[in-house]
Amino acid sequence: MTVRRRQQDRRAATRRKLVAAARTLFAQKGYAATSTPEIVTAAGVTRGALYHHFADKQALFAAVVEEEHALLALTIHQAAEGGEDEPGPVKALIRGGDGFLAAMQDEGRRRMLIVDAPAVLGRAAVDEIDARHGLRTLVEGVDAAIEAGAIRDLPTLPLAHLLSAMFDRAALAPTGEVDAYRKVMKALIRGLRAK
Amino acid sequence: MTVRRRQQDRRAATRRKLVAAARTLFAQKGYAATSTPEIVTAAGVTRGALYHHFADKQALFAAVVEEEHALLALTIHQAAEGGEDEPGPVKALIRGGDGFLAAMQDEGRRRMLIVDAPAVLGRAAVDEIDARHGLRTLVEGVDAAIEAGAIRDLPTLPLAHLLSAMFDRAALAPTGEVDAYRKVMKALIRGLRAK
DNA sequence: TATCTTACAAACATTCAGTATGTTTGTAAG
DNA sequence: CTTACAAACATACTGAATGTTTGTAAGATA
Repeated sequence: MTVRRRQQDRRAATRRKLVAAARTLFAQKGYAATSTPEIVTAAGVTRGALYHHFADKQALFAAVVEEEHALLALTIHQAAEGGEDEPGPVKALIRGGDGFLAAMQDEGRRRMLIVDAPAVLGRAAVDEIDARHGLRTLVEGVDAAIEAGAIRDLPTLPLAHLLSAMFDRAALAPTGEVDAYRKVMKALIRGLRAK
Repeated sequence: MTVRRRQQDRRAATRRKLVAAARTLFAQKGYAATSTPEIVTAAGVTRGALYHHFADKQALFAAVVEEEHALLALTIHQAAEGGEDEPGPVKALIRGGDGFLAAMQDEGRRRMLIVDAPAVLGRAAVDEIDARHGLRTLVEGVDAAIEAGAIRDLPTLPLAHLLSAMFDRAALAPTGEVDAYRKVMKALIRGLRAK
């Protein structure tokens, strides 16, 4: 009740430093090639602090991934707000996808979220995280499109997952080719229009 | 020139033992959780042999992945030969996909090829391997379909990559839901038909 | 047969993850 | 203000794992 502020602040501060340093290093060199001594040095604390705040290296990575997913979702959401012309549900899907691809132009982000996370945390755990962020909005978008009769009536979740998989791969494409991928994905989505 | 047989045989034999033992363990427990002492014990050799044949643990894993990809391609090819009724190019794509999904019902294979390989070897290396096996036939199939005017004219390689990404994700779906994924993918591919 | 190379085995050095223990800082009560 | 305690760290230690180096025996070559 009383001012237990100082301590909480301190705690939150070192936690932030740890996550920030970890995010930088994981993004640069990948999970396996990043050691905990390295992380704590960059964060300006000791390994004691790390293991006080997180159960193990994986838990720290999970925290980073969680935060990164949240940031990503935020960025996409902001991008989607851009054109306030209330687009049709299919257009909205495509626009959201473009936002995703734009937000994924960060090499480190790609590495952490798409390449490392499934191997380190397991697909199930990653799916759970994704379900709370990016995938959730995708599912809503797909649902809206089906509801509006804009695309064929298909199982929502599998479709969303497949679209998500395509977006992931497109994000990993060589920088110059991303646009070709975008075009193909547009065609694939357009092909879903209800006849 | 002369009979250098004995030595080559010996070399090949221990190499096979190493790759076989590694494949079993990597499939069961994943790359990170499998130690080299474990592998060589299972193979009945010492770590000296391992590091004589492979530069490091990654190189051994790469050999396993390479072999697994070749096996996978073989299995799919055999499955595709099944119906000798010369299907149309779109049907051939779908049939090939079904063969892939069937061949991917092995948990260890999924883990190694889809989850671990990109993280351990990097996406670029995995793409190179894939380009020599599964992806190559996919590209040919897509090319044939476009050539025949069965589907819209789109950049071949990106389309093949996107399809591959969807098949990968479908393979990772909970066992019971794989069929729903198949249906959706069929719809997506059918949506590509030239109008 | 003598020499040289290949294929391995065994011992070694380094590093790292996780744990256990110690110390400091803050907080609440008497 | 001081005592008592708990939370937030820091330091020291342990076991294991990777890659390297050195040693050795079997086969190939001259």
